Amino acid sequence: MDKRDKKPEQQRLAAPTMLDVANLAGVSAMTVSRALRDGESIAPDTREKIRKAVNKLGYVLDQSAGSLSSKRTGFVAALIPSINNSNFADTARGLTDALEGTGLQLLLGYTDYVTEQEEVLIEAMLRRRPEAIVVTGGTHTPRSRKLLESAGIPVVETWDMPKKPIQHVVGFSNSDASFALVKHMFDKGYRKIAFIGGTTNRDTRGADRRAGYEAAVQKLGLRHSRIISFGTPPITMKQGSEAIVRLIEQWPDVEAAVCVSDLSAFGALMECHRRGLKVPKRVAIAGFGDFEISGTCHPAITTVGVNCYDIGQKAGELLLRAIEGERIGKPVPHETLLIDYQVIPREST
Amino acid sequence: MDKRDKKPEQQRLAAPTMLDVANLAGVSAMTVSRALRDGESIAPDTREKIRKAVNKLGYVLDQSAGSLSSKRTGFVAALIPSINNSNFADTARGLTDALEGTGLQLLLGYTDYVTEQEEVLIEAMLRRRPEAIVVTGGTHTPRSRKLLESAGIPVVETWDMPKKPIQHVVGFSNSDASFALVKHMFDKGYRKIAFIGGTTNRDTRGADRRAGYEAAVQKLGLRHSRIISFGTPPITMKQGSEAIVRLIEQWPDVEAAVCVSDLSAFGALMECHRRGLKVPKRVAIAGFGDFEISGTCHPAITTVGVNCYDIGQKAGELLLRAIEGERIGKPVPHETLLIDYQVIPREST
DNA sequence: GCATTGTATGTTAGCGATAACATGAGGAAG
DNA sequence: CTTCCTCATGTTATCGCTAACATACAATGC
Repeated sequence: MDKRDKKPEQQRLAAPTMLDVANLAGVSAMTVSRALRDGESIAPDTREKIRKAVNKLGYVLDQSAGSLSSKRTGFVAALIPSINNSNFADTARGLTDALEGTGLQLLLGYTDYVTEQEEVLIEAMLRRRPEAIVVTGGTHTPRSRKLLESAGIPVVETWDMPKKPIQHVVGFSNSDASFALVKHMFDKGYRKIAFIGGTTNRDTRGADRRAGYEAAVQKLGLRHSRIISFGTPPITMKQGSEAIVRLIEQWPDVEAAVCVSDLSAFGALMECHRRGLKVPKRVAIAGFGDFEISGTCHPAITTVGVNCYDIGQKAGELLLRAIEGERIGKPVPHETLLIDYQVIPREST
Repeated sequence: MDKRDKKPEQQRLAAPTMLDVANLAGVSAMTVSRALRDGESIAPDTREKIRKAVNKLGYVLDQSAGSLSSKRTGFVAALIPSINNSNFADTARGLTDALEGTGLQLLLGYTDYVTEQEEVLIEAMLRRRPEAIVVTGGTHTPRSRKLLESAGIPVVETWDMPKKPIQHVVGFSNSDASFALVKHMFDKGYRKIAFIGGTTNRDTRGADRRAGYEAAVQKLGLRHSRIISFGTPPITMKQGSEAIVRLIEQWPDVEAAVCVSDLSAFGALMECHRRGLKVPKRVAIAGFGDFEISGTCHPAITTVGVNCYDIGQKAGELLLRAIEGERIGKPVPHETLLIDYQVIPREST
């Protein structure tokens, strides 16, 4: 109760600078700067004096000033489509873990699945001079692409296999994965297989999955495509529910539905419950992404599991190497890392 | 094919600066600076010359240098527990929308429900000098609190009703909301009501919900608390499944289970399906948060709906006013905004 | 025709940190 | 007891931009 020292007037006026700390500790600003970093040679008692001064003033380093001088901003930008998707959350976690202890911080932006929004975010991020940038997908506006190409920093595209990569890629072919899922259904004996997805190509990974379905229809000699497009991607559970109803109305003989994601698959499954349609007897249902929900629900949903965490972690490791390479003037060659996925058969098919 | 001009040597060496643009456009750097901002008086043809020079060089403004000079960093920090939770995602969306068009960008960090991680993030964010900061919850480490108090920027605590707010608050009482849910069950005739939650108080909102349950047990004169603690918060669907099994083993006479979140409620519901236990006949189940899943699944889950988007949007508006207030030297008084919630009765109770 | 205003632009001086280059005091080596 | 080296610290000069003030020139008013 008696030791709280108060500085009513000076406290609020301006944040203390390194010079204030230096004056209080009786050293130069440079010494403070050194003391605040690790591994610099500072006498123990000087370090202690500085620590005390920092605490007393409540000093927090101004990194924007530091970056200007040192040319290192200490952050990596990552753009993901949505902050409410466990797949991308896992990727973000992998990235964070890879960056742990390197002094680099991850700053997230979300694009809402809109490439124009991505462009805005890319530019906003680049203005802050990230040391590297991770984007989701391989589809960008021309300007986004140009910005990324000329940013002079490592760029990693994830979750996709772009035909013309900008630099590095850590991903997989959504089309191939979708093909594999349809093949799995085919092998189980299903022939009248439909696809449920969104109405536009806004979600480019969703569009690729549809393409994989269509390729499979062709290659496996299935009669014809049965595609229900419903809702703006990413489509919701509710839209999955409505889509399955439409599907069954339109093609009553349908035997199986492959959904663009687990969420819509779940919606479809619950709608079947509600209407007393047995899954998989009346209609089989498969999803994509191996969200927690598809393993927990009843019946559990067949899906494609992707190693999302790995995408983030490998992207992180890759960009760390790339940043280091740029720093020592030995740029690393562009890499494309393939991430594995597998069809996870469950009760719904 | 013939117009791609290339500058092999000069391009990569160093990012162009404003001075490079100025030289190319034949004006001073200050004029470029003005032209790149809006609403500054610049002759149309000068502006055009500058635009061309910017495009030619692929110039991107260096905001860290600009911030240093102008004392405005143009971003707001928001810390949320998880990037894979639709409640917080909605809040983030509300924030983003409120900031739209103000020139402020939202930078997200996630704490993983760990206050120590929050502390690390708060300091990392403050080093970048955000113009305001939004945190989730009212529980922080002492150092976090100190950092926030002395940061000299508007601070908004959300999703909670802290006893001792730092500055502004936009939230609600999780405890009261949980109480209301139990009361609703009571009114429906349930008497042997249990609570399913995580094992620690890591998720402070979860802990508050449990406190609300216990308060209700007392106040409504229910026989005694039946609490199943299982898993580290935030508990998963699967943990909800296991918890309901334990609950029924431990108190076979239980009539209803209130779960700490919709996810665990859903897990519990699916486990009941699997075991042939009728919901709500054998046991009623309620969740919290009104996630999409609880409205879609069958039977749909009774829950508490919170206006998450509003939390973000109101927090955003509040901090905009606060930032403006600080700028003109007329700090706004600290506000506490109550966000509404309501019990949403569905098929599961 | 001259003072007055306004518009477009230029000049100068930092913002707060750090890189790079001093410097000074001890200690080891000869 | 020099010489040389090392360690701890200080000094100076930026980093790239913008605030604040200065200036030039044209249009306006009397």
